[in-house]
Amino acid sequence: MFRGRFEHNIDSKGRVSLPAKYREILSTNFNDRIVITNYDSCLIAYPYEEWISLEENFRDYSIMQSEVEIFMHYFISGATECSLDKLGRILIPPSLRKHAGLEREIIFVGMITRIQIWDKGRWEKKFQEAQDVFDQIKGKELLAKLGF
Amino acid sequence: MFRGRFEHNIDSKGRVSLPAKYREILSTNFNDRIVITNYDSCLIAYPYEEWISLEENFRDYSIMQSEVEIFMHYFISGATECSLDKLGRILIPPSLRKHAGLEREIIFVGMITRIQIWDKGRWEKKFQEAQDVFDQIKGKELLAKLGF
DNA sequence: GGCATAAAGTGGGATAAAGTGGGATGCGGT
DNA sequence: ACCGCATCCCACTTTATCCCACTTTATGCC
Repeated sequence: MFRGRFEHNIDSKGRVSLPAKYREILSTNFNDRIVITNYDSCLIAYPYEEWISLEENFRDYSIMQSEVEIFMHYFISGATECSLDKLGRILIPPSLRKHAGLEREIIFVGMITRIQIWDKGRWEKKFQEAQDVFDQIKGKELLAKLGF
Repeated sequence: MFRGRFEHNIDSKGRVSLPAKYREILSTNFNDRIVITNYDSCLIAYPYEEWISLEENFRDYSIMQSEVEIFMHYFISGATECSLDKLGRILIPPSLRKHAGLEREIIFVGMITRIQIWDKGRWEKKFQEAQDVFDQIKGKELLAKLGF
């Protein structure tokens, strides 16, 4: 599954190559298709099949339920299938690029079942925060539960 | 199904091209016909067949039930079939355009089984609200139910 | 270690597709 | 007939996709 971080560059046409390790996972376990959407101050990429199963959960809800509508507005409205070109690059649509503040240097972050995509600057801040918080919760229950 | 958001422009004749991705879904899964009606401060577009099945739900209700009448006045009365021209554009009738405040820059918002159509300014406000709400409900039940 | 080879990532030109704009045509209503 | 409006058709601009070449990094072998 997805792990590790990789720093890549977006070129002038908005393309960026997906890390080879992720590509391999996508082609062996999934169907080489990914869906990307906005999340917090970064983006999340799902293997297509995983995304579809999330989407299925929404079919049965009426958008008249405002919570569901809000959720759709946030999550579904961003979701875009980004196909890989022959060299394994994806094209991230402008609206998503803008949302996550992606300019040139971006970081792919493996999150087991999905991939986060960060602007390098934002990521470094986030990582620092994570480290600070981690120092505080070291030795706490949750970590033990997770096997650490 | 419909997902992702797309920014397009209405031209001087009131035409706007439907996003290619939506068009593809319409032509493979449906019959290239859509029905648009007013909803809140935006518009909703349904594949023709989907709309018909909604309409069916009303057949058995008497308009003597005032809630049903209200609903019809609001929802059904706005509904207009908008045909695509050869280049995949639709013509949104003036009354609907006015309802949703559509001037020039509009946003198509995929909502799985239907499409919302927003004025850009209104959408940005709505999206911001959605993001704020989302930040608050992170980790809550609903999200877990929906598979996040 | 250092060289050869392969793989991964980057960049740019050519082509195709999508979106935009406007003139010409045809139809209905007055 | 005339006006308004929708439709059709064509042209242009922008964006996405494909294809090939180059640079850099990783891998294997002596």
